[in-house]
Amino acid sequence: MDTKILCLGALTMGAATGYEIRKICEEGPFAHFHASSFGSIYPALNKLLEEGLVVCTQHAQDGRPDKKVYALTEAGRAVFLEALSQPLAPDRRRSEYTFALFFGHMLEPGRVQELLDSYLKSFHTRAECIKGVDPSTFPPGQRFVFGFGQAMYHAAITYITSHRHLLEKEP
Amino acid sequence: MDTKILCLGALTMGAATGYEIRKICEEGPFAHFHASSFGSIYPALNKLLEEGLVVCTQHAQDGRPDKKVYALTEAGRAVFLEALSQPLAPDRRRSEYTFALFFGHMLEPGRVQELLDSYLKSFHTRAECIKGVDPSTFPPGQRFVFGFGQAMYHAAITYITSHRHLLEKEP
DNA sequence: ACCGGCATGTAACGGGTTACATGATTTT
DNA sequence: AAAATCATGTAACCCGTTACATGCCGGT
Repeated sequence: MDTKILCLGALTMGAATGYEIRKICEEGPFAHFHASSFGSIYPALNKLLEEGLVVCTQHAQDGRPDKKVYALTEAGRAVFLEALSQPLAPDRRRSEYTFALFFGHMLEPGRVQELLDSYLKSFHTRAECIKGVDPSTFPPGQRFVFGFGQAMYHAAITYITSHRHLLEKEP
Repeated sequence: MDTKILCLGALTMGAATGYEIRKICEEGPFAHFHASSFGSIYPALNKLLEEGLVVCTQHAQDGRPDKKVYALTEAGRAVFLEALSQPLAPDRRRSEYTFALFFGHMLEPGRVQELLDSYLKSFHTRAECIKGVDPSTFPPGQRFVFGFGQAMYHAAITYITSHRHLLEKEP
């Protein structure tokens, strides 16, 4: 499940530019489960174009590079659906925060608090980010996933708040 | 926070072979937040050895490669603690399941059920895996992290179980 | 005046996974 | 008899991030 499939997925929601797809991946919904950046998105779109899985209409703009709006072709949609019917890789998570907290007893108390505070803040930020969307306009899959993300962030906040004392010994 | 730091962290819990470190990373505690495999662990250990951050005592075995037991040096411990005091990267998650479910309305109902079932199963398996450890023997950081993992897996199971109907329309 | 947003793309670099290579012993 | 476990390591490959390159427009 690489960046190409990611782009095809983004395009099922409507035509978009590479710039817009990057926003979906870095700030929008995909940020929560499949982040991706410029360096991989632009090349992926060009490859998809070569393969005929997307088409591109160019819109001239003054003073800026042409805006290239990509849209899914029938072949592209087929490839996307095919990819979703393949066996899926298990979830992968990489958390430097969890890693550091695992060794909390070796750190200075101030550092532990710092970590807990900024970790909590990151979950709050992400939860906020989801709250901003109006769920009624989305298909059920997307509603399910947004709710899932929110549930996870909530659970993290609740756990950290109620168990941080395990790591913080007061003086 | 690369594989080298990961290995140093593993070695703070006691001397170990590359093989044992891999187990910690693929089946043990680190699997939940920082998986890593042979191909990165062995080279990392060799680099650490060159840099004097670990030492290695070789134990001859018959019929097998020598067992190389690595242990942390003072310098290694210092580098590890230094790494934990650096700014940490935000959590990164990659979930093909979530991605696929996001497009649930485009999939066959059977496939959606399949996905939900195996996703649930994966969380159950992971939660089980944590339950197997006796928390009383661990330092607070590790207890905190185990509890955190369990809380997250629980939250996932609860959410999916109670919201899967959003994606499953009965006939 | 300066910063952030729009808009595209390339190149270098780093990092990790996968597969390959070897082989005995224990469990099923 | 086959498969899993112990035990190490290398090499090729894939992929993605980061930095670089360019440049205008609108807001502060």
